[in-house]
Amino acid sequence: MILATWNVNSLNVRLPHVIDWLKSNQPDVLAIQETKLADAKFPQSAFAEIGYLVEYFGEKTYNGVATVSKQPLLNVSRGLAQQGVPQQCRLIEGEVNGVLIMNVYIPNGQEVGSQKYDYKLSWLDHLHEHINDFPKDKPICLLGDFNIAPKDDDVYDPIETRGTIMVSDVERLSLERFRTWGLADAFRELNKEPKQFSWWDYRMAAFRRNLGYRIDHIWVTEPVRATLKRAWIDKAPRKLERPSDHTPVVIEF
DNA sequence: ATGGCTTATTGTATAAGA
Repeated sequence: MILATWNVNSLNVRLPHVIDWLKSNQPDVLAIQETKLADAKFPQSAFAEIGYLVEYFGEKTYNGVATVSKQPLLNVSRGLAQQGVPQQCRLIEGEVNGVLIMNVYIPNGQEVGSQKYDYKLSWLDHLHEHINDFPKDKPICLLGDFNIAPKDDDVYDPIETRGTIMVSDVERLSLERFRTWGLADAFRELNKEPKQFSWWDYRMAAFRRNLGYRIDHIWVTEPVRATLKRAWIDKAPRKLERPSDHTPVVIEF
């Protein structure tokens, strides 16, 4: 199976890039984040025309996730239960070929110590509780925009960015709980070299200067990890005209 | 220096992203 994740930063704007990428790469599954589209406006037919099915969970302006697949996504579930907090469209999951595909758009958090930062940590707590409900020997792929660079090797300058959003110790410790539970960072299983990024700021010519972060991930349980064949970051879409600031991360197993 | 782009909005400045 080939699985990919890509934060497209508006599916409305990026639809041609996404369709071209699917046609060229033919993944079994593509998890999309930041569609920024209400479900009523989702361009389902564009995917159907190239032989793909898609399940989505979106809202106007912000957030929104969609899972594109060749085979139907089964037992689809949308959203993450959070008491007393309005739902944001950040999770859609379902099974393909017996593999649970958990597509997440983890909150950005804006700034360490802010209300949005607290929301990010709370959302991670709920996600951890959610994944705890599953057996660890089940094939699971938790993939999406995690908005956390797990290690210093995953950021362009660990000194300059130390303690800031996506890099702070508290965020990293929260993420490490998923590893402790039984998920492996599939990209890092097969690629040890530092400074392999999935996101570059639009500003400061960050892509040209490779001032990036590796914040888009595919974390997998042992049955998937044991059969991993390849894992890579496809930087080609980031070089297109009017690109998303994120680029696809892909695994084959 | 918290900017620098990009996207979306009952827009024409503001919010948010990361």
